[in-house]
Amino acid sequence: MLKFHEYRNPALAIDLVVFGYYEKVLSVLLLNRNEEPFKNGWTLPGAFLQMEERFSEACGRILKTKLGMEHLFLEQLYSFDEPGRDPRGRVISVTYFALVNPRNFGLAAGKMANDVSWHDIKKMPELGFDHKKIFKKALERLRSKILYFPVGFELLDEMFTMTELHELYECILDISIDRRNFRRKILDSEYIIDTGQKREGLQNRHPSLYKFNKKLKQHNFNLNVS
Amino acid sequence: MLKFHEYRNPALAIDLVVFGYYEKVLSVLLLNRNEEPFKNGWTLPGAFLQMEERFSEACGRILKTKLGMEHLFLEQLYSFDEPGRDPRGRVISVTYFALVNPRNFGLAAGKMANDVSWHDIKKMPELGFDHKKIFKKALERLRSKILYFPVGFELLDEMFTMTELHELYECILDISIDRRNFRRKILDSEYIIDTGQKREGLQNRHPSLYKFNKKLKQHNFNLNVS
DNA sequence: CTTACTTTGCGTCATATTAACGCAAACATG
DNA sequence: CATGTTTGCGTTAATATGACGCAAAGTAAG
Repeated sequence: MLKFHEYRNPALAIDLVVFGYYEKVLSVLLLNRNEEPFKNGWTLPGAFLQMEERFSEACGRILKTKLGMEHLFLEQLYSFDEPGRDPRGRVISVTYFALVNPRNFGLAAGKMANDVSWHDIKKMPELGFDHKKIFKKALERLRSKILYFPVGFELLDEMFTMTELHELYECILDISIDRRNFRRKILDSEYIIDTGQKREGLQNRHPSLYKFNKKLKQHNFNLNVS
Repeated sequence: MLKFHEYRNPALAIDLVVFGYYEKVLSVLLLNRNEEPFKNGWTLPGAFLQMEERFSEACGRILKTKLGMEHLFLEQLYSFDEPGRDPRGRVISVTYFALVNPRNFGLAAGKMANDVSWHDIKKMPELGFDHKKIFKKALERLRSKILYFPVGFELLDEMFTMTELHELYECILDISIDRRNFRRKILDSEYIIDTGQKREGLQNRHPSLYKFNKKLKQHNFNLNVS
C-alpha cells in the first residue's frame, strides 16, 4: 500500500448551485467563463479547494469574490467523481447549494456583473463540465427538502405574506397547491409566526406579515402535497 | 488565480460504513488498525482514492480486499473536511454507506479475519479519526431513508417473513412498531410481494415468504411511525 | 393425539389528516 | 360607488392512522 507522503491524488474543486427567487421565478446563478475550457460557455460558480481551507470557507470565498454575496444558507449536496468531467484532468467536485434573496444583494435579474447572471430554472442554457447534472441534483434536493423543512424562508424577505410563501412553494415544486389547505398546514406546523404587522402601503389595511419561527424544532412538518 | 497544473490539494480518502443485520442485531464493520495513527484502535474501513479511480471503484476495492465482499448496496453519504481530522495531514474523506446480509459472505459475528469485525451499533468502541461522526451520520441516513424507501431488503435474505421484516424495522429505528399496523402499511405500499412459498422446515405449514418488489416506483411509501 | 402456549393473518373502531371547495369580509381599481 | 380580486376562516367526505380484539395456524411437551 501507498505511504501517505507518496500519495498523489485528483484535484478537488468546490462548485455551487446558488438559487434565488425573485418575482415568482426561481433562478440559478451562472458564470460566463472567460477562459478555456468552455470559454464563453455557462457554468456553475466554483473554485479549487485551497490546502488548508474548509469547504464552507471555499464556498464563502466563491460567493464573496465572484458574486459579492455573504452569509447565505449553504448545504452540502453531493460529490462528483466522473473521470472525464473536467477536460483538464481528474477533478473531484464537492458541491453545495445555496439559497439567497436577490434583493438583499441588489442583484435583480440582469443587474449583475456581465459575466454572472441569474437564469430561470425553466430556461437553462447548456452548461459546461457535468454541471447540468449537478444542477439537477440540487433542484431535486431543494424540492424534496422543502416538503419537510422550512428551507424556503431563505429566499424571501424577513417578513412576507402568506400569498408570497404560497407562490414560492408552487414555484419551487412546479405544482399548484390549494391556497386554503396550504395556509392551514403551514400555520398548524408553527413554522411561521404572525407578526401582527402590515406592510405599509397605499391604502389603510393589508394582509398580515409573517416571519420564520426560528425556535422551531425540526421534524414536525410534512407538507404532503399531491 | 492558480493555474490548473500548479494546483496542489488535500489528499482524498474514501471511507465506508458497512451495515450488517444478523440475529436481530444491527452491526457495523470495523477495522483494527495495524499501523499508526490509531494503531490497534478501531476505524471504519477506507483507502485513498487512486488517480483514475471512481468512488464506487474505490468502495469495491475496499470491500473486496479488506472485507471479501462484492456487489453491495452503496450510497454516497457525505464528504468530511475538517483540517485536523487526520493527524498525518489534510485529508478529505468522501464517505459511503453499504448494506450487507452477512449470511451472503459467511461472515457471522466473530468469524472474520482477526483485524475486521462486526460491532453492534449499540456497543460501539471508540473510533479513530472523526469516524464516530461519520458513523452517526450514516446511521441517521439509514434511519431516515428506511421510512420512505425500501432500503432494508438489502439486509435480509432474498425471501423473508413478515416477522423478520418487522423485527428489522424495529431494530434499525430502535422503536417498537405495532405488528398489525406495520403489516397493513407494508402490504398496502406494494413494496413486497407474497411469493406464495413457505420455508421448508420441521412441520407442515409455515408463514408466507415475501420478497422485495423490484418493479416498484419510488415515492409511494411513507412509514409514518410514532 | 391432546393440551397449553405462541405466532400469524385479518378485522374493527375511534380519531386524525387530507383534499376539495363554499363564502364573506377586506381590499383594489376605475 | 360599483365591480372584481384577495384574504381569512369554515365545512365536509374520503382516507389514513393508532390501538387493539380474536381466531386459525403453528409449536412444544406429555
